[in-house]
Amino acid sequence: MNLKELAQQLGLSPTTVSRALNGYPEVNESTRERVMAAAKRHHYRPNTRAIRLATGRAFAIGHVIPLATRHEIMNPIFADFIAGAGETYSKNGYDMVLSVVADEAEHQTYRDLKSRGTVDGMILHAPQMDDARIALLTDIGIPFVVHGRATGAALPYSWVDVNNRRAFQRATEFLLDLGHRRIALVNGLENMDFAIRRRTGFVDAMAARGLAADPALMSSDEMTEVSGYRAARAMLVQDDAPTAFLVASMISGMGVRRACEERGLALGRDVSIIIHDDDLSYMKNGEDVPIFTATRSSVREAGRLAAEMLLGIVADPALGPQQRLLEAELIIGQSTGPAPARHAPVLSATAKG
Amino acid sequence: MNLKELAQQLGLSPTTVSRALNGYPEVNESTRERVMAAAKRHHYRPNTRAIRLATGRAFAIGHVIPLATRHEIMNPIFADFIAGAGETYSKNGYDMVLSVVADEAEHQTYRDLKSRGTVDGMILHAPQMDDARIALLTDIGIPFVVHGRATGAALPYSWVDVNNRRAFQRATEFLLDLGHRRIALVNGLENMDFAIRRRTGFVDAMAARGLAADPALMSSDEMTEVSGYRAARAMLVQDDAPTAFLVASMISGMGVRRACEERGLALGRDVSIIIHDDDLSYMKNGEDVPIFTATRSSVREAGRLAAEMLLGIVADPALGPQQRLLEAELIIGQSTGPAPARHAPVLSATAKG
DNA sequence: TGCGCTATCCAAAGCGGTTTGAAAATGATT
DNA sequence: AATCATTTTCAAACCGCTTTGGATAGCGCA
Repeated sequence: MNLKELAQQLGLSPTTVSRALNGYPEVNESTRERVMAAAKRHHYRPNTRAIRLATGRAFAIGHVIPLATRHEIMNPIFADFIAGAGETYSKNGYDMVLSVVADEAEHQTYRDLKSRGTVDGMILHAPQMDDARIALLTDIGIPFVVHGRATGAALPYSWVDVNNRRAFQRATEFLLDLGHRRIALVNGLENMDFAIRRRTGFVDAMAARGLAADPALMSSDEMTEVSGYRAARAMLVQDDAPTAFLVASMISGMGVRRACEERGLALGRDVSIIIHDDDLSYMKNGEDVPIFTATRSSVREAGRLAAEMLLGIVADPALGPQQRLLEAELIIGQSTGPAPARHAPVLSATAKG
Repeated sequence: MNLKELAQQLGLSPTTVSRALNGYPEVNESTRERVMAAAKRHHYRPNTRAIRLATGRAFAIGHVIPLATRHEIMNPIFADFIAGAGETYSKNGYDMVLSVVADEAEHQTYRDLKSRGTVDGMILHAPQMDDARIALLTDIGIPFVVHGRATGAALPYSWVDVNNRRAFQRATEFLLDLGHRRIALVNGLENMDFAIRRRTGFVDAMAARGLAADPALMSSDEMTEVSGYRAARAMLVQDDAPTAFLVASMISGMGVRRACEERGLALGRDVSIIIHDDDLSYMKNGEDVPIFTATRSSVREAGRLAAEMLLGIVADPALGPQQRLLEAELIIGQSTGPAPARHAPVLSATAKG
């Protein structure tokens, strides 16, 4: 059943039916009701393809997922983010189109998505330092919102991000207040912008107490269980092993925990761990009592917000670049406690400074 | 730059240009080259929306993700599956459209996707026992492939699935051969079809050795870390605690491990764990040496295969229902070992039977 | 030279909607 | 009753491509 047929059934012109259905004012209310009723009765759904061609709009938002080497992105965080964004899209009658492409084809994919008119806007994932894609998308001239920020970007652009620096700064302060001095940072890949900011927060907080972050206690890798395990294990065998870990994600945190338990260290007593918790639906950080002390920020919520922001810009491109900085919550769990006694002398010595 | 403009530039009709670009034979080779060159020079990309309307095809595949209550699906497995499927789609010039919808709107979403012509086919996720969606999609008359199977489905349909029954049967036999008798099953939600099959495999393998599966050692819940932890902890405090666990996923396996370690049980010595490993990219089961002994089957590969199957059916609907059963590999890791000595008498007694 | 074939190209009709510009119907006003 | 403004409806153009049904030209062969 299409518009023309429906119009014929009703003895009306397609024009009128179209207008009645789309809520235009220039149609008699009684006619509109008749049309609406008939549409419902015949289960009429306007053809998306036709609407898209006629209006010149795609009613779709694109997400590009680079494959291969930099597979950091096809991670659980991403799944929750698009779940959040997807909610917003369906609520607004938009489709979400995902392009999974080889790394080297990413730029071309953005160009095509625009020039073929497949989408009205895009979300940019996993920005890195000096990310070239921002200039690219700006150049292409398609509305976009970045999930995260890109240190070094010259142009203004729209983004939704967590205050990663502040989150890790606060987490570090929390550990320092507990008396920890040998604090390790198990970070994500440091070409990722969020990882850079987290490190800055960590280093700054240390510096504020007159402590230098020990490079031997800073690792940077993909946020998998295994890499967390390996980083922690390597640090724990050192002479002056860390008493606390700051970890980039729940998953790598589990690897860190494994390494600690393997050495017989009890969490919250012998060693402390703070993770960043993206509040993933299938990877809850405990329920009533959090497993890990954590800096928490829902990535799903970030997805929702980014999508809303983008739809706003698509609807009115004149809005210009918008930003939204989300603060992470510091959740106290069972994985942190005072620095173990054996470090007490070091602690008091340092505390003087 | 559109077709008409390009044609004008070349002094040709749109018809000829279209044909030249699409490889039709009724165009002079030299003309075709001229057209191709001009198209490249002007970065011409045919408008997707127009192609779709003109051909009546969507060149897109839909994946519907139910939200809310049954959020089992927006899990890491799903992320890897769509990554695999997405690869296939891009390779074939198809888009992937994801619909994130509230549970109760799921059926209507399928209907709309079809009647509005947004997609040419769909992938059905997370089938349950007697899943009504199979009848629905059959009724709607759109090509679809199920990721998994639905016990009790009356009609034939296309699917790609892992042999879950066999995988868990073999895993159980492996544990039995190691002398374990008190084996626990930490399963996924048992309204999910895969969970039912896994339980069957477990129960059957036990029965084949004359052992009854103890209901107190079978749990069924979402596959999160926390639920794995809780299930295992509850079982470990029982009088006749299990010496081995069969766990539905890597993530819940990590919860089980936590519960074991909490009780001071060493993996592979005091207690054994076998998990099902979906071979997720960011959740590798170790690298050279697997952490867990596991039944492994790449869900990403399943995504690729399902997508290929679906595109095949879309291209030629006459093909009819197709099936693909993948066998899981049994990977021996460090989490399994002979049943602990204290059970030796039980073991020898049982071994006689 | 003329006819039939094939190779090559084109005009025009869709695809199923939206939207513009105008016509018809209605109501208000004088 | 005639006129004008407003509602309400419609015919037709358009979105950018594909595809059908010719038309034209070039060629081989009688």
